[in-house]
Amino acid sequence: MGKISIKDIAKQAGVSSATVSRVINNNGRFSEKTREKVLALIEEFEYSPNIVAKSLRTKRSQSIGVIVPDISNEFFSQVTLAIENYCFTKGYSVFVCNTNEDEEKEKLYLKDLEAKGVDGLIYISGGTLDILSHISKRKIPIVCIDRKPKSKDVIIVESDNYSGGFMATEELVRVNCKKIVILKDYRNVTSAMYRFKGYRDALKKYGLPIDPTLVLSINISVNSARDAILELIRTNIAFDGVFATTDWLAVGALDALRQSKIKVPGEVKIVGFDNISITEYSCPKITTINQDKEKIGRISTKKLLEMIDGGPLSDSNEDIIIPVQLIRRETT
Amino acid sequence: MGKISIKDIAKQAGVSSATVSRVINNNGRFSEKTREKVLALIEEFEYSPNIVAKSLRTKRSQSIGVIVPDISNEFFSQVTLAIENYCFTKGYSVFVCNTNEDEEKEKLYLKDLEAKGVDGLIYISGGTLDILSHISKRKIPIVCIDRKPKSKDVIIVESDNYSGGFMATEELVRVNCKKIVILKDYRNVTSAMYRFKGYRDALKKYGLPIDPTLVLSINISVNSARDAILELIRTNIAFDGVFATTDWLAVGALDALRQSKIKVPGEVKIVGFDNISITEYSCPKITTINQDKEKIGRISTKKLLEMIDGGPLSDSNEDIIIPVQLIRRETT
DNA sequence: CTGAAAGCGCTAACAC
DNA sequence: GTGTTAGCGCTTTCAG
Repeated sequence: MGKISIKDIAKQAGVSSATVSRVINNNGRFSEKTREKVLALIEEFEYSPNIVAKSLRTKRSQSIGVIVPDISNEFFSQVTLAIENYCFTKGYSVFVCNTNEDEEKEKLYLKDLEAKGVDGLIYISGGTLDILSHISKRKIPIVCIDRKPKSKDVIIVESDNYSGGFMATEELVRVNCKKIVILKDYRNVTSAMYRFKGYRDALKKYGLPIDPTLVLSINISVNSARDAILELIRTNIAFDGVFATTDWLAVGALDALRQSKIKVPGEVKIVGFDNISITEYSCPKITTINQDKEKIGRISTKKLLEMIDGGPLSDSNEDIIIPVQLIRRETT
Repeated sequence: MGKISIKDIAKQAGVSSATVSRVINNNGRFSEKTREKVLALIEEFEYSPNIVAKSLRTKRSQSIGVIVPDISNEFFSQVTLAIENYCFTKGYSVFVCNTNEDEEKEKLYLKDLEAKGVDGLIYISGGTLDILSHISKRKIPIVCIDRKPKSKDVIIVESDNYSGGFMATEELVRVNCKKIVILKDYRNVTSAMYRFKGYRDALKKYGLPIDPTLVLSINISVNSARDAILELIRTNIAFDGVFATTDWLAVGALDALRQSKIKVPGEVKIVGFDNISITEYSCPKITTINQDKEKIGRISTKKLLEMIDGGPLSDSNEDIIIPVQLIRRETT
């Protein structure tokens, strides 16, 4: 016997499959009596509707795709977790797609997800690919986290990166840093750019010069950060503070400093960004800017689901900015 | 215009949709000439087949589900990453499902994934729920990572937990520990049990007694570990080594010790388990047992896909054991 | 309140 | 080599 279908239930109940469908979806036009009978049968036979068939008919799959650079990075996994949790409460499932920052893979996924009929897409950060032009005409709702596509058909959710960058730098100034290095993504991704802008404006506010030799545009990895700081030390460029635009970069900087026997926070102070758990268990513990990952995930998903079944957009199509907080620990 | 379908392509090409289907799936029985024409049209119209329809017809969705306790835990996210990477190369997508160790949620997901027609399931670790009885008759292939269901219809992939436990304990003995605490999951999950067994056997081998007051069965969290060790200290129970059966537990232990001004590795040594990145950036850096997360994910997926389209099982239905390694760092 | 019938887009017999 | 047809399991007019 293949799996039991709506027809089997209908037959048992002595009604048509249309009626069964109606009670399942609560579409009215059935008597209380049939309802009970059908529901009982469904229970008894442990029937559950074939969603694939349903999707084909309704063009709704009850699933979304999440495109993420690397799920093994805690920031992304936390956001993804929040997305998934919210989706679950609404009966949606989520396809998780790692791109490893590979645009080719990104494109392939885009196509595949569309073919699989996802109802929406959440894009977390990552590259510079112009997504919209790769999504086919028949537009599917998209929300972007930390990435600003050209189009205006897309909702953006992001942390207040500018303020974060400002606060981080300000904290360094507060503890008397005069020569503050910034470690940032070498690509022009929006989040990095805003954090950088915050850094510059904070420096300006406190009358500190912006020294290009202290602006380190690098690969986003522990090793690159370590190497960059090591290089700075080797070439005798003086600095007394580091604003690492992600916590992993802060970890790399810390490592370089320890290796070079430079005291933190004694001689050099550090502020990170993200507030992932490593900052709490490294030593010294890293002062950082908290991103509210749970909220980012939840709000994004909420908006996406609204777009999916609320049609265009409920209210304003404004970007959504999630506040950040300075978490003061031991590196400042 | 709704999305373009196989019929449109067929019409344009002046052939039937069956033929188009054949060339798409390379099922033979078409001329080279039609092939070219069809392919060109597909290109031109950017046609891509509707996988939902295909699934309905073929009972294959080209997607699998991964059920995981908590994706924000690095061990799980690394395994999941490996799964997803392998799947991608085979054209499969993966639904990631967090259960938060909640059996109710697990059951719900099981049902939902089945309804969505996943071709297979990978279960990572977690609870004690008897999955098989919750998967409907029409059995779908399953592989379990670190969890041993009753049935024999399922493939198990797991690290060599026994050896890991043994090696960890042996390392502690090597550095002269005599009173070795073990921090373990209070639930009878298979991985914890094997690690515990390794611990006991190593103790036995070196003629050390097994002291029940040093066997701490706790919740799997940094805080519980910290509290458990703090309590030990408070009650003056002597110990000079800790085998933490996960790295996060090791972090908790380390924290408790630091808080209590007990030197690590001077007075107490620690060995963790998993080898997640925190062990490399905590201080002191944590000696641990490496689990090959990439391999665990890859092998599991490989086996699953074999089950999916190889029918029952290619070769032996044996459990698959992935070797572990001791990574010596600074806590021993 | 209920049923019949069409059809979502695709594949798989089967016939030619 | 190619077309015709039926049907996967469901929802949704439309009639009654």
